[in-house]
Amino acid sequence: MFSFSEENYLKAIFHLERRYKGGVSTNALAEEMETKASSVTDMIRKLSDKQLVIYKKYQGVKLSEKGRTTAIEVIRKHRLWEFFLVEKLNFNWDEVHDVAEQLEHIKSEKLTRELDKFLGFPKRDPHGDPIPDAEGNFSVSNKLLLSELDKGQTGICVGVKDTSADFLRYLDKNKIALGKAIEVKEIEDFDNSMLIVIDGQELRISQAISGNLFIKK
Amino acid sequence: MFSFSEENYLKAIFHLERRYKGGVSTNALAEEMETKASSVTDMIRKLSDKQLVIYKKYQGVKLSEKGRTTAIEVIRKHRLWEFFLVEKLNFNWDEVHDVAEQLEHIKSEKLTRELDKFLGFPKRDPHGDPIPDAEGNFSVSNKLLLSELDKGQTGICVGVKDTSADFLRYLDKNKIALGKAIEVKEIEDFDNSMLIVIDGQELRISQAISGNLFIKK
DNA sequence: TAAAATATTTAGACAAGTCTAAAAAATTGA
DNA sequence: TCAATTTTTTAGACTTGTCTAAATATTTTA
Repeated sequence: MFSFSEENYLKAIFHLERRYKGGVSTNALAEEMETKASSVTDMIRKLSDKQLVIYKKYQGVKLSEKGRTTAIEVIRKHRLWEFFLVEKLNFNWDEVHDVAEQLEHIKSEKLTRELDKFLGFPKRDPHGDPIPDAEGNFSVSNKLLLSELDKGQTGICVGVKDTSADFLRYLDKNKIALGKAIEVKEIEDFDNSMLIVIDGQELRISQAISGNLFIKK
Repeated sequence: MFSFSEENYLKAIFHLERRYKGGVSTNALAEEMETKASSVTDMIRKLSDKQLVIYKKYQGVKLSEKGRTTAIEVIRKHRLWEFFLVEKLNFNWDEVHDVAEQLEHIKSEKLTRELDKFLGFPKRDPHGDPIPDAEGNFSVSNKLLLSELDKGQTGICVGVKDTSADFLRYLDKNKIALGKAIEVKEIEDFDNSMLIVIDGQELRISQAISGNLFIKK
Protein backbone atom coordinates (compact mmCIF):
# COMPACT_ATOMS: atom_id res chain seq x y z
CA MET A 1 0.00 0.00 0.00
CA PHE A 2 1.26 3.48 -0.79
CA SER A 3 1.24 6.69 1.20
CA PHE A 4 -0.89 9.69 0.27
CA SER A 5 2.26 11.49 -0.77
CA GLU A 6 3.45 8.67 -3.01
CA GLU A 7 0.04 8.48 -4.65
CA ASN A 8 0.01 12.21 -5.26
CA TYR A 9 3.41 12.09 -6.93
CA LEU A 10 2.32 9.22 -9.18
CA LYS A 11 -0.79 11.12 -10.17
CA ALA A 12 1.24 14.25 -10.94
CA ILE A 13 3.72 12.27 -13.05
CA PHE A 14 0.84 10.67 -14.93
CA HIS A 15 -0.64 14.06 -15.78
CA LEU A 16 2.72 15.57 -16.74
CA GLU A 17 3.72 12.66 -18.97
CA ARG A 18 1.21 13.84 -21.56
CA ARG A 19 3.10 17.12 -21.84
CA TYR A 20 6.67 15.85 -21.40
CA LYS A 21 6.88 12.71 -23.50
CA GLY A 22 10.56 11.95 -22.95
CA GLY A 23 10.31 11.98 -19.17
CA VAL A 24 9.15 14.42 -16.51
CA SER A 25 11.83 16.76 -15.18
CA THR A 26 12.43 17.27 -11.49
CA ASN A 27 11.56 20.93 -11.77
CA ALA A 28 8.31 20.35 -13.64
CA LEU A 29 7.28 17.88 -10.99
CA ALA A 30 8.30 20.26 -8.22
CA GLU A 31 6.12 22.96 -9.71
CA GLU A 32 3.14 20.63 -10.13
CA MET A 33 3.48 19.39 -6.56
CA GLU A 34 4.12 22.87 -5.21
CA THR A 35 7.25 21.72 -3.46
CA LYS A 36 11.04 21.97 -3.80
CA ALA A 37 13.16 20.17 -6.36
CA SER A 38 15.17 18.54 -3.58
CA SER A 39 12.03 17.02 -2.10
CA VAL A 40 11.14 15.70 -5.52
CA THR A 41 14.53 14.06 -5.92
CA ASP A 42 14.05 12.34 -2.57
CA MET A 43 10.60 11.08 -3.43
CA ILE A 44 11.58 9.95 -6.91
CA ARG A 45 14.32 7.84 -5.41
CA LYS A 46 11.77 6.27 -3.10
CA LEU A 47 9.33 5.56 -5.91
CA SER A 48 12.16 4.16 -7.98
CA ASP A 49 13.17 1.80 -5.16
CA LYS A 50 9.58 0.58 -5.13
CA GLN A 51 9.64 0.07 -8.91
CA LEU A 52 6.84 2.55 -9.45
CA VAL A 53 8.89 4.80 -11.72
CA ILE A 54 11.82 4.53 -14.07
CA TYR A 55 14.47 7.02 -13.22
CA LYS A 56 17.98 7.86 -14.24
CA LYS A 57 19.73 10.74 -12.56
CA TYR A 58 19.40 14.04 -14.41
CA GLN A 59 17.16 12.42 -17.00
CA GLY A 60 13.67 12.84 -15.67
CA VAL A 61 11.19 10.23 -14.57
CA LYS A 62 8.59 7.99 -16.19
CA LEU A 63 5.94 5.74 -14.70
CA SER A 64 6.50 1.99 -14.73
CA GLU A 65 3.53 -0.24 -15.54
CA LYS A 66 2.91 -0.68 -11.84
CA GLY A 67 3.20 3.06 -11.31
CA ARG A 68 0.79 3.78 -14.14
CA THR A 69 -1.79 1.32 -12.82
CA THR A 70 -1.60 2.89 -9.40
CA ALA A 71 -1.89 6.43 -10.76
CA ILE A 72 -4.93 5.50 -12.84
CA GLU A 73 -6.59 3.89 -9.85
CA VAL A 74 -6.15 7.10 -7.87
CA ILE A 75 -7.52 9.19 -10.74
CA ARG A 76 -10.44 6.79 -11.05
CA LYS A 77 -11.31 7.23 -7.42
CA HIS A 78 -10.89 11.00 -7.59
CA ARG A 79 -13.28 11.34 -10.49
CA LEU A 80 -15.84 8.87 -9.14
CA TRP A 81 -15.98 10.82 -5.89
CA GLU A 82 -16.35 14.09 -7.79
CA PHE A 83 -19.28 12.61 -9.65
CA PHE A 84 -20.78 11.40 -6.38
CA LEU A 85 -20.44 14.78 -4.73
CA VAL A 86 -22.16 16.60 -7.59
CA GLU A 87 -24.83 14.03 -8.42
CA LYS A 88 -25.77 12.88 -4.94
CA LEU A 89 -24.63 15.49 -2.45
CA ASN A 90 -25.54 18.79 -4.14
CA PHE A 91 -21.97 19.99 -4.58
CA ASN A 92 -21.28 22.47 -7.36
CA TRP A 93 -18.51 21.53 -9.81
CA ASP A 94 -16.25 24.24 -8.40
CA GLU A 95 -16.45 22.77 -4.87
CA VAL A 96 -15.48 19.16 -5.40
CA HIS A 97 -11.75 19.24 -5.94
CA ASP A 98 -10.40 19.53 -2.40
CA VAL A 99 -12.73 16.91 -0.99
CA ALA A 100 -11.98 14.49 -3.83
CA GLU A 101 -8.26 15.03 -3.18
CA GLN A 102 -8.87 13.50 0.22
CA LEU A 103 -11.31 10.78 -0.81
CA GLU A 104 -9.09 9.51 -3.63
CA HIS A 105 -6.70 7.99 -1.07
CA ILE A 106 -9.25 5.77 0.67
CA LYS A 107 -8.10 2.18 0.32
CA SER A 108 -10.86 -0.32 -0.41
CA GLU A 109 -11.36 -2.13 -3.67
CA LYS A 110 -14.89 -2.97 -2.73
CA LEU A 111 -15.67 0.66 -1.98
CA THR A 112 -14.49 1.81 -5.40
CA ARG A 113 -16.27 -0.99 -7.20
CA GLU A 114 -19.56 -0.50 -5.37
CA LEU A 115 -19.41 3.27 -5.64
CA ASP A 116 -18.94 2.94 -9.39
CA LYS A 117 -21.94 0.60 -9.56
CA PHE A 118 -24.04 2.83 -7.30
CA LEU A 119 -23.36 5.79 -9.57
CA GLY A 120 -24.27 3.80 -12.68
CA PHE A 121 -20.72 3.43 -14.06
CA PRO A 122 -20.35 7.07 -15.09
CA LYS A 123 -18.01 7.76 -18.00
CA ARG A 124 -17.10 11.36 -17.20
CA ASP A 125 -16.63 13.47 -14.09
CA PRO A 126 -18.37 16.84 -13.60
CA HIS A 127 -15.65 18.63 -15.58
CA GLY A 128 -15.97 16.30 -18.55
CA ASP A 129 -12.79 14.33 -17.79
CA PRO A 130 -13.02 10.60 -18.47
CA ILE A 131 -13.37 8.21 -15.51
CA PRO A 132 -11.24 5.12 -16.10
CA ASP A 133 -13.09 1.83 -15.62
CA ALA A 134 -11.99 -0.89 -13.19
CA GLU A 135 -9.47 -2.13 -15.75
CA GLY A 136 -7.96 1.31 -16.17
CA ASN A 137 -9.41 2.06 -19.60
CA PHE A 138 -10.25 5.66 -20.37
CA SER A 139 -13.04 6.33 -22.83
CA VAL A 140 -11.54 8.55 -25.50
CA SER A 141 -13.37 11.26 -27.36
CA ASN A 142 -12.24 13.54 -30.15
CA LYS A 143 -12.82 16.79 -28.38
CA LEU A 144 -11.13 20.02 -29.34
CA LEU A 145 -10.83 23.47 -27.83
CA LEU A 146 -13.48 26.06 -28.58
CA SER A 147 -10.61 28.35 -29.62
CA GLU A 148 -9.87 25.94 -32.47
CA LEU A 149 -13.29 26.39 -34.06
CA ASP A 150 -13.72 28.67 -37.06
CA LYS A 151 -16.33 31.35 -37.53
CA GLY A 152 -19.72 29.84 -38.23
CA GLN A 153 -18.98 26.45 -36.69
CA THR A 154 -21.01 24.89 -33.90
CA GLY A 155 -20.19 22.37 -31.17
CA ILE A 156 -21.34 20.87 -27.91
CA CYS A 157 -19.51 21.81 -24.75
CA VAL A 158 -18.10 18.57 -23.32
CA GLY A 159 -15.40 19.55 -20.85
CA VAL A 160 -13.13 22.13 -19.28
CA LYS A 161 -9.35 22.25 -19.43
CA ASP A 162 -8.94 24.60 -16.48
CA THR A 163 -10.85 23.27 -13.50
CA SER A 164 -10.13 26.15 -11.13
CA ALA A 165 -13.05 27.39 -9.09
CA ASP A 166 -12.68 30.85 -10.60
CA PHE A 167 -13.07 29.60 -14.14
CA LEU A 168 -15.94 27.26 -13.26
CA ARG A 169 -17.80 30.06 -11.53
CA TYR A 170 -17.28 32.30 -14.54
CA LEU A 171 -18.94 29.59 -16.64
CA ASP A 172 -21.82 29.25 -14.17
CA LYS A 173 -22.33 32.99 -14.16
CA ASN A 174 -22.55 33.01 -17.95
CA LYS A 175 -24.73 29.91 -18.13
CA ILE A 176 -22.11 27.87 -19.94
CA ALA A 177 -22.47 24.22 -18.93
CA LEU A 178 -21.51 20.80 -20.26
CA GLY A 179 -23.94 19.54 -22.89
CA LYS A 180 -24.86 22.96 -24.22
CA ALA A 181 -24.52 23.92 -27.89
CA ILE A 182 -22.22 26.80 -28.78
CA GLU A 183 -22.07 28.62 -32.10
CA VAL A 184 -19.10 30.77 -33.08
CA LYS A 185 -20.57 33.89 -34.60
CA GLU A 186 -17.48 36.07 -34.89
CA ILE A 187 -13.77 35.93 -34.14
CA GLU A 188 -11.88 39.16 -33.50
CA ASP A 189 -8.51 39.02 -35.25
CA PHE A 190 -6.88 41.45 -32.88
CA ASP A 191 -7.20 39.46 -29.62
CA ASN A 192 -8.86 36.22 -30.78
CA SER A 193 -11.91 36.98 -28.67
CA MET A 194 -15.09 35.34 -29.88
CA LEU A 195 -18.71 36.26 -30.12
CA ILE A 196 -20.60 33.06 -29.39
CA VAL A 197 -24.25 32.12 -29.17
CA ILE A 198 -25.38 29.90 -26.32
CA ASP A 199 -29.02 29.35 -25.29
CA GLY A 200 -29.92 31.85 -28.01
CA GLN A 201 -27.94 34.53 -26.19
CA GLU A 202 -24.88 36.28 -27.59
CA LEU A 203 -21.78 36.36 -25.42
CA ARG A 204 -18.29 37.77 -26.00
CA ILE A 205 -15.49 35.66 -24.55
CA SER A 206 -11.72 36.12 -24.49
CA GLN A 207 -9.21 33.54 -25.68
CA ALA A 208 -8.51 32.73 -22.02
CA ILE A 209 -12.04 31.33 -21.98
CA SER A 210 -12.27 29.70 -25.41
CA GLY A 211 -8.87 28.10 -24.86
CA ASN A 212 -10.15 26.28 -21.80
CA LEU A 213 -13.45 24.92 -23.08
CA PHE A 214 -13.57 21.53 -24.76
CA ILE A 215 -16.02 21.11 -27.63
CA LYS A 216 -17.28 18.19 -29.65
CA LYS A 217 -18.38 18.99 -33.20
CA MET B 1 -7.20 21.05 11.70
CA PHE B 2 -6.04 17.88 13.43
CA SER B 3 -4.04 14.92 12.20
CA PHE B 4 -5.51 11.45 11.76
CA SER B 5 -3.52 10.33 14.76
CA GLU B 6 -4.76 13.15 16.97
CA GLU B 7 -8.35 12.44 15.96
CA ASN B 8 -7.94 8.76 16.71
CA TYR B 9 -6.62 9.50 20.17
CA LEU B 10 -9.53 11.85 20.89
CA LYS B 11 -11.99 9.21 19.76
CA ALA B 12 -10.34 6.58 21.93
CA ILE B 13 -10.37 8.87 24.98
CA PHE B 14 -14.05 9.63 24.34
CA HIS B 15 -14.92 5.92 24.31
CA LEU B 16 -12.79 5.13 27.36
CA GLU B 17 -14.22 7.98 29.44
CA ARG B 18 -17.45 6.06 29.82
CA ARG B 19 -15.54 3.28 31.56
CA TYR B 20 -12.96 5.36 33.47
CA LYS B 21 -14.92 8.26 34.90
CA GLY B 22 -12.09 9.86 36.85
CA GLY B 23 -9.76 10.10 33.87
CA VAL B 24 -8.30 7.70 31.34
CA SER B 25 -4.97 6.15 32.30
CA THR B 26 -2.00 6.10 29.98
CA ASN B 27 -2.00 2.32 29.92
CA ALA B 28 -5.70 2.00 29.13
CA LEU B 29 -5.23 4.39 26.25
CA ALA B 30 -2.13 2.55 25.07
CA GLU B 31 -4.08 -0.70 24.98
CA GLU B 32 -7.01 0.88 23.15
CA MET B 33 -4.69 2.46 20.59
CA GLU B 34 -2.55 -0.66 20.29
CA THR B 35 0.59 1.31 20.96
CA LYS B 36 3.12 1.90 23.73
CA ALA B 37 2.56 3.90 26.89
CA SER B 38 5.46 6.16 26.00
CA SER B 39 3.85 7.06 22.69
CA VAL B 40 0.66 7.86 24.55
CA THR B 41 2.47 10.17 26.93
CA ASP B 42 3.95 12.00 23.96
CA MET B 43 0.62 12.39 22.22
CA ILE B 44 -1.23 13.42 25.35
CA ARG B 45 1.27 16.20 25.86
CA LYS B 46 0.63 17.35 22.32
CA LEU B 47 -3.16 17.25 22.74
CA SER B 48 -2.79 19.06 26.03
CA ASP B 49 -0.73 21.82 24.38
CA LYS B 50 -3.57 22.21 21.90
CA GLN B 51 -6.13 22.39 24.72
CA LEU B 52 -7.94 19.30 23.50
CA VAL B 53 -7.46 17.37 26.74
CA ILE B 54 -6.97 18.12 30.40
CA TYR B 55 -3.94 16.36 31.72
CA LYS B 56 -1.93 16.23 34.90
CA LYS B 57 1.07 13.94 35.05
CA TYR B 58 0.35 10.52 36.49
CA GLN B 59 -3.34 11.38 36.80
CA GLY B 60 -4.87 10.32 33.54
CA VAL B 61 -6.48 12.40 30.87
CA LYS B 62 -9.92 13.86 30.16
CA LEU B 63 -11.34 15.57 27.11
CA SER B 64 -11.80 19.33 27.18
CA GLU B 65 -14.96 20.77 25.65
CA LYS B 66 -13.06 21.37 22.43
CA GLY B 67 -11.67 17.83 22.52
CA ARG B 68 -15.11 16.37 23.13
CA THR B 69 -16.64 18.29 20.24
CA THR B 70 -13.90 17.09 17.94
CA ALA B 71 -14.22 13.48 19.08
CA ILE B 72 -17.98 13.51 18.55
CA GLU B 73 -17.56 14.98 15.08
CA VAL B 74 -15.22 12.10 14.16
CA ILE B 75 -17.63 9.53 15.59
CA ARG B 76 -20.49 11.18 13.71
CA LYS B 77 -18.60 10.86 10.45
CA HIS B 78 -17.58 7.27 11.17
CA ARG B 79 -21.14 6.16 11.80
CA LEU B 80 -22.64 8.12 8.91
CA TRP B 81 -20.16 6.47 6.54
CA GLU B 82 -20.94 3.04 8.00
CA PHE B 83 -24.60 3.66 7.35
CA PHE B 84 -23.82 4.80 3.82
CA LEU B 85 -21.73 1.72 3.09
CA VAL B 86 -24.43 -0.67 4.25
CA GLU B 87 -27.48 1.15 2.90
CA LYS B 88 -26.13 2.36 -0.42
CA LEU B 89 -23.08 0.29 -1.31
CA ASN B 90 -24.11 -3.25 -0.36
CA PHE B 91 -21.57 -3.67 2.42
CA ASN B 92 -22.33 -6.14 5.15
CA TRP B 93 -22.16 -4.83 8.72
CA ASP B 94 -19.00 -6.84 9.38
CA GLU B 95 -17.16 -5.15 6.49
CA VAL B 96 -17.61 -1.47 7.22
CA HIS B 97 -15.27 -0.77 10.07
CA ASP B 98 -11.90 -0.45 8.34
CA VAL B 99 -13.25 1.71 5.54
CA ALA B 100 -15.12 3.97 7.95
CA GLU B 101 -11.89 4.33 9.95
CA GLN B 102 -10.43 5.96 6.87
CA LEU B 103 -13.48 7.98 5.82
CA GLU B 104 -14.02 9.47 9.27
CA HIS B 105 -10.95 11.69 8.78
CA ILE B 106 -12.13 13.43 5.61
CA LYS B 107 -12.35 17.14 6.34
CA SER B 108 -15.37 18.89 4.85
CA GLU B 109 -18.27 20.26 6.81
CA LYS B 110 -20.39 20.37 3.70
CA LEU B 111 -19.65 16.72 2.95
CA THR B 112 -20.78 15.59 6.39
CA ARG B 113 -23.88 17.76 6.32
CA GLU B 114 -24.92 16.69 2.83
CA LEU B 115 -24.15 13.03 3.46
CA ASP B 116 -26.35 13.16 6.54
CA LYS B 117 -29.15 14.75 4.51
CA PHE B 118 -28.68 12.31 1.62
CA LEU B 119 -29.02 9.39 4.03
CA GLY B 120 -32.19 10.85 5.59
CA PHE B 121 -30.60 11.88 8.91
CA PRO B 122 -30.19 8.35 10.24
CA LYS B 123 -30.28 7.98 14.03
CA ARG B 124 -28.28 4.73 14.32
CA ASP B 125 -25.43 3.04 12.48
CA PRO B 126 -25.60 -0.56 11.26
CA HIS B 127 -24.55 -1.87 14.68
CA GLY B 128 -27.26 0.07 16.49
CA ASP B 129 -24.92 2.76 17.84
CA PRO B 130 -26.37 6.28 17.87
CA ILE B 131 -25.21 8.76 15.25
CA PRO B 132 -24.74 12.20 16.81
CA ASP B 133 -26.50 15.02 14.95
CA ALA B 134 -24.71 18.12 13.61
CA GLU B 135 -24.87 19.68 17.10
CA GLY B 136 -23.28 16.62 18.69
CA ASN B 137 -26.42 15.28 20.37
CA PHE B 138 -26.73 11.53 20.70
CA SER B 139 -30.20 10.04 20.79
CA VAL B 140 -30.39 7.99 23.94
CA SER B 141 -32.33 4.79 24.37
CA ASN B 142 -32.84 2.61 27.39
CA LYS B 143 -31.37 -0.54 25.98
CA LEU B 144 -30.05 -3.39 28.08
CA LEU B 145 -28.08 -6.54 27.42
CA LEU B 146 -29.89 -9.72 26.46
CA SER B 147 -28.00 -11.40 29.30
CA GLU B 148 -29.87 -9.14 31.74
CA LEU B 149 -33.29 -10.47 30.72
CA ASP B 150 -35.05 -13.06 32.86
CA LYS B 151 -36.66 -16.26 31.73
CA GLY B 152 -39.87 -15.60 29.87
CA GLN B 153 -39.08 -12.02 28.93
CA THR B 154 -39.07 -10.72 25.38
CA GLY B 155 -37.23 -7.85 23.66
CA ILE B 156 -36.26 -6.35 20.34
CA CYS B 157 -32.65 -6.60 19.25
CA VAL B 158 -31.42 -3.01 18.87
CA GLY B 159 -27.64 -3.13 18.87
CA VAL B 160 -24.39 -5.02 19.40
CA LYS B 161 -21.74 -4.28 22.01
CA ASP B 162 -18.99 -6.24 20.28
CA THR B 163 -18.70 -5.11 16.67
CA SER B 164 -15.96 -7.55 15.62
CA ALA B 165 -16.44 -9.22 12.26
CA ASP B 166 -16.38 -12.64 13.94
CA PHE B 167 -19.27 -11.81 16.22
CA LEU B 168 -21.29 -10.11 13.48
CA ARG B 169 -20.86 -13.09 11.18
CA TYR B 170 -21.97 -15.40 13.97
CA LEU B 171 -25.14 -13.34 14.23
CA ASP B 172 -25.67 -13.43 10.45
CA LYS B 173 -25.19 -17.17 10.43
CA ASN B 174 -27.85 -17.57 13.10
CA LYS B 175 -30.23 -15.04 11.54
CA ILE B 176 -29.96 -12.64 14.45
CA ALA B 177 -30.40 -9.10 13.16
CA LEU B 178 -31.36 -5.68 14.51
CA GLY B 179 -35.10 -5.22 14.74
CA LYS B 180 -35.90 -8.85 15.43
CA ALA B 181 -37.84 -10.03 18.48
CA ILE B 182 -36.13 -12.40 20.90
CA GLU B 183 -37.80 -14.39 23.66
CA VAL B 184 -35.83 -15.92 26.52
CA LYS B 185 -37.22 -19.41 26.97
CA GLU B 186 -34.71 -20.87 29.38
CA ILE B 187 -31.59 -19.85 31.27
CA GLU B 188 -29.09 -22.51 32.30
CA ASP B 189 -27.83 -21.78 35.82
CA PHE B 190 -24.54 -23.58 35.30
CA ASP B 191 -23.10 -21.45 32.48
CA ASN B 192 -25.76 -18.78 32.00
CA SER B 193 -26.38 -19.98 28.48
CA MET B 194 -29.83 -19.20 27.14
CA LEU B 195 -32.38 -20.92 25.02
CA ILE B 196 -33.97 -18.17 22.96
CA VAL B 197 -36.67 -18.05 20.33
CA ILE B 198 -36.09 -15.89 17.26
CA ASP B 199 -38.15 -16.08 14.04
CA GLY B 200 -40.05 -18.94 15.70
CA GLN B 201 -36.81 -20.93 15.88
CA GLU B 202 -35.15 -22.11 19.09
CA LEU B 203 -31.48 -21.30 19.52
CA ARG B 204 -29.04 -21.94 22.35
CA ILE B 205 -26.53 -19.15 22.94
CA SER B 206 -23.67 -18.72 25.41
CA GLN B 207 -23.24 -15.77 27.72
CA ALA B 208 -20.51 -14.51 25.38
CA ILE B 209 -23.32 -13.94 22.90
CA SER B 210 -26.11 -12.71 25.19
CA GLY B 211 -23.67 -10.34 26.89
CA ASN B 212 -22.97 -8.61 23.59
CA LEU B 213 -26.49 -8.11 22.27
CA PHE B 214 -28.45 -5.01 23.15
CA ILE B 215 -32.19 -5.39 23.65
CA LYS B 216 -35.09 -3.02 24.08
CA LYS B 217 -38.03 -4.34 26.08
C1' DT C 1 5.40 0.98 56.26
C1' DA C 2 8.91 -0.62 53.44
C1' DA C 3 9.80 -3.71 49.68
C1' DA C 4 7.89 -5.36 45.48
C1' DA C 5 5.15 -4.71 41.66
C1' DT C 6 3.02 -1.75 38.48
C1' DA C 7 2.29 2.50 35.95
C1' DT C 8 4.09 6.47 33.87
C1' DT C 9 7.42 9.49 32.11
C1' DT C 10 11.92 10.71 30.16
C1' DA C 11 15.78 10.17 27.09
C1' DG C 12 17.39 9.06 22.97
C1' DA C 13 16.63 6.94 18.49
C1' DC C 14 14.38 6.12 13.98
C1' DA C 15 11.50 6.61 9.49
C1' DA C 16 8.85 9.54 6.43
C1' DG C 17 8.54 13.60 4.22
C1' DT C 18 9.89 18.02 3.99
C1' DC C 19 13.20 22.09 3.88
C1' DT C 20 17.60 25.26 2.96
C1' DA C 21 22.08 25.76 1.34
C1' DA C 22 25.71 24.13 -1.25
C1' DA C 23 27.77 21.15 -4.72
C1' DA C 24 27.66 18.98 -9.09
C1' DA C 25 25.95 18.20 -13.66
C1' DA C 26 23.84 19.73 -17.87
C1' DT C 27 22.59 23.19 -21.02
C1' DT C 28 22.92 27.61 -23.30
C1' DG C 29 24.93 31.14 -25.86
C1' DA C 30 28.48 34.57 -27.00
C1' DT D 1 34.07 25.99 -26.91
C1' DC D 2 34.06 27.52 -22.58
C1' DA D 3 31.94 30.60 -19.30
C1' DA D 4 27.49 31.68 -17.50
C1' DT D 5 23.16 30.03 -16.39
C1' DT D 6 19.97 26.64 -15.19
C1' DT D 7 18.79 22.22 -13.43
C1' DT D 8 19.43 18.58 -10.42
C1' DT D 9 21.38 16.30 -6.63
C1' DT D 10 23.56 15.97 -2.08
C1' DA D 11 24.19 17.10 2.72
C1' DG D 12 22.36 18.13 6.77
C1' DA D 13 18.47 19.62 9.48
C1' DC D 14 13.54 19.71 11.17
C1' DT D 15 8.71 17.79 12.37
C1' DT D 16 5.50 14.13 13.38
C1' DG D 17 4.63 10.02 15.34
C1' DT D 18 6.56 6.12 16.72
C1' DC D 19 9.78 2.93 19.40
C1' DT D 20 13.06 0.78 23.28
C1' DA D 21 15.34 1.16 27.46
C1' DA D 22 15.93 3.39 31.59
C1' DA D 23 14.37 6.32 35.29
C1' DT D 24 10.88 7.83 38.33
C1' DA D 25 6.46 7.84 40.56
C1' DT D 26 2.58 5.39 42.44
C1' DT D 27 0.20 1.55 44.30
C1' DT D 28 -0.01 -2.86 46.37
C1' DT D 29 1.01 -6.16 49.69
C1' DA D 30 3.26 -8.64 53.11
